[in-house]
Amino acid sequence: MEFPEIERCGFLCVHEDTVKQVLAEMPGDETLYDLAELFKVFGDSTRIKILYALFEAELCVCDIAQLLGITQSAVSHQLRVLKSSRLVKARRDGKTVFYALADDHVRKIIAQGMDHVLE
Amino acid sequence: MEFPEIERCGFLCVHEDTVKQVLAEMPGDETLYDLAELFKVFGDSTRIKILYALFEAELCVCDIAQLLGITQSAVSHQLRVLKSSRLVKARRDGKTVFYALADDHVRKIIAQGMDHVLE
DNA sequence: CAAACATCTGAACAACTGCTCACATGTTAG
DNA sequence: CTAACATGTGAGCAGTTGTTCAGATGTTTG
Repeated sequence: MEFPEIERCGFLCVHEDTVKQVLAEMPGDETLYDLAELFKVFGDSTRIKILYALFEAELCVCDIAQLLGITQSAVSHQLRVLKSSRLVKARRDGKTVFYALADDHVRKIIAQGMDHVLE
Repeated sequence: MEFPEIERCGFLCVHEDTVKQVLAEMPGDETLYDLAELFKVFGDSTRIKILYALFEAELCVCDIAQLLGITQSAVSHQLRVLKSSRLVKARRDGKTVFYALADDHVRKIIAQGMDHVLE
């Protein structure tokens, strides 16, 4: 990110140095965009429920649909989103496709969020 | 959440016990909704940038706007969202309002997300 | 009080999201 | 191969979201 050229308001509230430091340590726009995209994936009740359902065990699409009381199609659409964000992984066994959490990050991120919600 | 009554697909992929356990340990719908709402707040580039800008120091609205190169109005709207989710806190000093991260949860949640993005 | 300044807010609009529906794909059993 | 089943996918639609614009609120100074 480039340092802004104009000061419309009279002063930089803290020290200009601090502000420059903030800018220096701020990740690039692309990274911040990716980060927002990641959280966006967690930002939907249906997807959160799916992830929670997979906390204990891997499940097939149909079971998730029943578990959450939503359409199989809706689940499939959301699993696609979750998979492309590498939050879940798929394993095919015959006609059935089993989904599971991709790694422990998912658990940790959700746990941190839950801490805030329950606080 | 109530246990689903009908099985459209022939079997519960793992053990029925496991599925029941998942349901038993799954937080209530309200909690899951709140959790999704929280992540939704993180799921926007502008808000993520604002939070990151506040990582090092408290800043006033005008400075944030300059720092990120966006309208003061847009910043104000987003700060409102961040504040009502208790992610930032405000402190008034004369005409100026300083914003800062509400607590360490915010840092931790973002850090966890960043881990996943950079992985 | 009036003027200047920083911030907040409501309305309106364009862009995006998640669901449903219909159908496509892929796999197994007969 | 065909039928049955589990899952995947594209189009369309209703609801939501973030921005801009104009103006309101609140604070300090003179």
